[in-house]
Amino acid sequence: MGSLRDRARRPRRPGGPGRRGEPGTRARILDAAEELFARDGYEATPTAEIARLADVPKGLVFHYFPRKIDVLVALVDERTLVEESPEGESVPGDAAGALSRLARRLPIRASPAMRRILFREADTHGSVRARLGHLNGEIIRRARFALELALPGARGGAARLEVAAVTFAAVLLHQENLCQLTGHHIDPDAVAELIVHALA
Amino acid sequence: MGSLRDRARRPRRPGGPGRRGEPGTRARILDAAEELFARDGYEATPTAEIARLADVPKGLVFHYFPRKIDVLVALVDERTLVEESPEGESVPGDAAGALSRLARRLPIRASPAMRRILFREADTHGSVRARLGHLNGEIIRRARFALELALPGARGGAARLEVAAVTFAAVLLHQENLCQLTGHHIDPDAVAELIVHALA
Amino acid sequence: MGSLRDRARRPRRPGGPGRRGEPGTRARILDAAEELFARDGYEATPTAEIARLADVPKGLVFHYFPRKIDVLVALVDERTLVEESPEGESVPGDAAGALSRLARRLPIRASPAMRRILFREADTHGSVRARLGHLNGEIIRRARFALELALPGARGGAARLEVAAVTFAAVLLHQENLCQLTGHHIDPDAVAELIVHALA
Amino acid sequence: MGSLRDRARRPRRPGGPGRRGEPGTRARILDAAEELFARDGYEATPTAEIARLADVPKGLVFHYFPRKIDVLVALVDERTLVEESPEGESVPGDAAGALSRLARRLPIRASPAMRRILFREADTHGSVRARLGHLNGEIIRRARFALELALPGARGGAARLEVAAVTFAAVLLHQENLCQLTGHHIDPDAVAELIVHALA
DNA sequence: TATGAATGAGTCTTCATTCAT
DNA sequence: CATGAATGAAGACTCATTCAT
Repeated sequence: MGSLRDRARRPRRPGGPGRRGEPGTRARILDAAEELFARDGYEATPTAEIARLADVPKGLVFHYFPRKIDVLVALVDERTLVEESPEGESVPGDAAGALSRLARRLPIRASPAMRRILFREADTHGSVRARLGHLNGEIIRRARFALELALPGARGGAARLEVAAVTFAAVLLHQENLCQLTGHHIDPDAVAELIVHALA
Repeated sequence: MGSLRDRARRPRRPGGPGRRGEPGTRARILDAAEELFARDGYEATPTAEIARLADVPKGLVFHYFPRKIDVLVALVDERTLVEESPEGESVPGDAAGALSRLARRLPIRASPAMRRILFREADTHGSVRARLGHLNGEIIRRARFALELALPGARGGAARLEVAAVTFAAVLLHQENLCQLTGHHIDPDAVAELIVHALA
Repeated sequence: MGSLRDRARRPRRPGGPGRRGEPGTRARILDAAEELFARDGYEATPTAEIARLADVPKGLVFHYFPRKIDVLVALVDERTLVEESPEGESVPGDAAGALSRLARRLPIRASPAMRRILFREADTHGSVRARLGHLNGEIIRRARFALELALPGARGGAARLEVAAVTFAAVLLHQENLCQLTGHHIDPDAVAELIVHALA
Repeated sequence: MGSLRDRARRPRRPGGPGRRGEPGTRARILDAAEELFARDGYEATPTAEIARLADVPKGLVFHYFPRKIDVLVALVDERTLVEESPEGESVPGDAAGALSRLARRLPIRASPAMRRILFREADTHGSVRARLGHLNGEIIRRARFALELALPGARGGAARLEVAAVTFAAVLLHQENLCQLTGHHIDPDAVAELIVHALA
């Protein structure tokens, strides 16, 4: 671990992004927090550890984020962008393909680490929960839209179509979340095909 | 002594103060831990709080559970019983009904609190994760069995049937876990019907 | 100051008051706090310093007093006893003598250090302020009682007598408080005589 | 940057942003400190809070006052003017009136806030203590002078007159200081009358 | 077994002060 | 002069764990 005080401070390149007001300092703190929260969880990550990994003094973390929770909130606010349905992305007539594409690219712009954080801290912190709920809603909306477009007169009507959309969203989120823990894997394409069969 | 909050000690049944092996001491500790872990999370629950709610002295918790983590492990070991598939529970011919019954009674004997704990602490503690994986596997097995029994010659064969089982398990676990957070609700019966349609 | 960790812990005499549950531990903490609060003020005294002077580990302070302010409150509650007027202490006919006696022994059982604390922390902490107000009231009551007893028909009546009592109380408290700071000294006996003259 | 609470910067008068030596910057810092020290105490007031209330950047406080204590010292030095006895203010023959006037206007030019600061921080900081002592001395001097002028041949001689002056000063300072805390009120006019009676 | 005082490493947070720009 | 990011020593308080009784 090294004795105290001999932490080799990464030399800041003068004139580069390593000087005062360095635009990357705050980002480095968030980078570190993202990595650590994802690996160890929010509660189990000391702010001092964040500072160490970000290579900034302990106090600076609190300069940017007055309380520890603010780091988490900033992370969720700034690094998980739930993409609002950009319509017209689906091609009429190919429901299974549209669902597959949705599975392959969830409407969330976030690193794998941020996704872990989103799922893990959801039930302890309101703002994280809200973001996750938003994501879930967006996935459902897109799945529903894809199915409506491809299967206009699906048997069972709107109700069954809604169930199909919700089911697909559940599978996708379950895969992102618990499958990584339980070791079970799901092939979203197969699920997409199954669902389309049910509606066709 | 007065400086600490007085704790209204629940009067011990006459017959001896804290009789030898008083039945229930250990159980009361687990009761308290279950409630607190579910509400606040494992990390955020101090052992002292467990002792207080259980109405036992702090030191006694460590008599029964040398380390804090042992409380969680005991909880998972003793209070989440994944029921191994008792075969023959399904009635041939009614796949949707069998899935509905599975949804209504997951093959896990555990309080709602224990279920929360199982999901929330899964990625921090191996033994919890293993139990959750076990549960997932069992649900899949039962769903598969129900479908096999009811739809012997399902179109698409064993592969599609497996996908259906896995999908149904995902929906059930997703409902237990994230639905409570995101506020979205799923009707398992409708999903069961959807899936059966896909295979019929 | 000595390197860390070599603090010569005063050896606890086994069998004496130095064993577990030692009745003096809490008292030693209060002793230390009393000395330090009086010398440096409440805000300027770290809890760690209290622990050091009391020769107990830092954490133990918080075992007895969950928050730092509780130490101050306990000190005021337990170590400043305002003595309720024990009547019949005054001898009719000797007002000046009674006031002198009051000056010589204020109706408060507290060390000089506690008195300093009482005055210094009064305006920051409600419970201290209340105690000081109580003391002030008691002094006034006694002074009034002494004057009533000795000068039944004082000219000016009850109103002037009240003014005299309040004035005397002011002098006594001022002497306890600011005189120590400003370096001015007051002879309470002379003030007593002055007041009696005014009423005679 | 957004993570810190936005501070509504009072718009600087057009004519240059923060003009050179903008009159008032230093004064605004002292204004803010005066308000905060009086309300919360010196120790409990962070310099950052002073800067915020003064609406100046944190670093600027240290430009004008290299150390925090210098703010307090400047406040006491510049905002508490103990008025040296301007003689001849008293009218011979009316001692009680002179004392009353003294009570109504203490020989100190300072806001109520500064008076609080003077009393509260007296025993922690030498320069404050000195100023308070000076004030006390001046009050005594004036009271003595008023009494001498009005009661040339007071019974009891110079000694008793001195006691009277000191008593009156004690009452005035006690009223300024502790009476505000204990809730007891004193009517200085009545005390003045009492004292004059004692000497008449 | 039972008890709660004892222990001290660790955690979040605050804050005076510096200093490059 | 002006600015606010940077610094790190302290501070209050927490808490798992031990242990004498």
